[in-house]
Amino acid sequence: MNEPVWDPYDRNCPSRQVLDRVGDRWSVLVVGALTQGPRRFSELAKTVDGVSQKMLTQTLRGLERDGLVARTIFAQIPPRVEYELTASGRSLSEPMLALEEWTKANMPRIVTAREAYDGAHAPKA
Amino acid sequence: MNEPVWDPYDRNCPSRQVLDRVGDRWSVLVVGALTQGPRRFSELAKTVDGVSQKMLTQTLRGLERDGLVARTIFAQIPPRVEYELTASGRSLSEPMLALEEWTKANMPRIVTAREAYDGAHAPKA
DNA sequence: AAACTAGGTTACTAAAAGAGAGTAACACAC
DNA sequence: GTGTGTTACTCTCTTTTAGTAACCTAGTTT
Repeated sequence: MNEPVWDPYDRNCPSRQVLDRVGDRWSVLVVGALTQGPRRFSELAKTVDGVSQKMLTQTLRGLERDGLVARTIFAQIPPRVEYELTASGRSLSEPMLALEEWTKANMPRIVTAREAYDGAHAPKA
Repeated sequence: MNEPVWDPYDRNCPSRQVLDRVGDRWSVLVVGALTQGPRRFSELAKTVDGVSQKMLTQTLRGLERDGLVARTIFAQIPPRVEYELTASGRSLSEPMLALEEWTKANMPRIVTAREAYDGAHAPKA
């Protein structure tokens, strides 16, 4: 069995596209929000502050296409659509939450570094 | 001591910007490449297939500003510039490599899911 | 003296994201 | 039975961002 070697450093490898989406600002936040359990479209829009309807739709479609999120339509009259993580999506949420946690834990260091950098690089004496 | 609560789900929280960069296509690849050790600009450009000089410069400047990458200039005549991870950068590389590993490990599932999705959503009968 | 080197910067263009109005489909109030 | 409200989009338009390619520096080789 020839097991293909996935290499995201090669721009033509399919894994590059996957890494691109996995490392996408909205994907990280949407998957993070869905770790709390199933959510409907409007709930996600509210949780992920600043996301436009267009980008939320697009992100969810992409995640659905990759089998990370399941979409359930309830035939009701104001429409009701629920999104939830699949098993794949749940396994992805681990490294994604790790990123989120790293960010929160390292904010003080980063803020300090930014101030130092900006002070040194824009003296504008 | 009032410890601020960082919330990347709030679009105005500074942690949002950091998560944006941390979850950036080029940042993930550049940091991944630098886990192998210090690299010069041209080496990174070659390793991270498809990145333009502009985006590589921009990504490295951003990482440098956040204190994740250190930039060393050697005053030579063709110039020589080396980049390497700082301690912060090395701690970030853990969740980032986890993402990369997850991607590689889950490619078969994703490829299958994509084919199923595309087959179902573009029958073009 | 023309060409090459490494690590950029600049100008221009193409692609993507954001903003905001519009749509469907029916339930309910009036 | 006309009007309003609801949800999950979709379309159009404008602004941002990314990509492409040419240019720059300045000493070194041909």
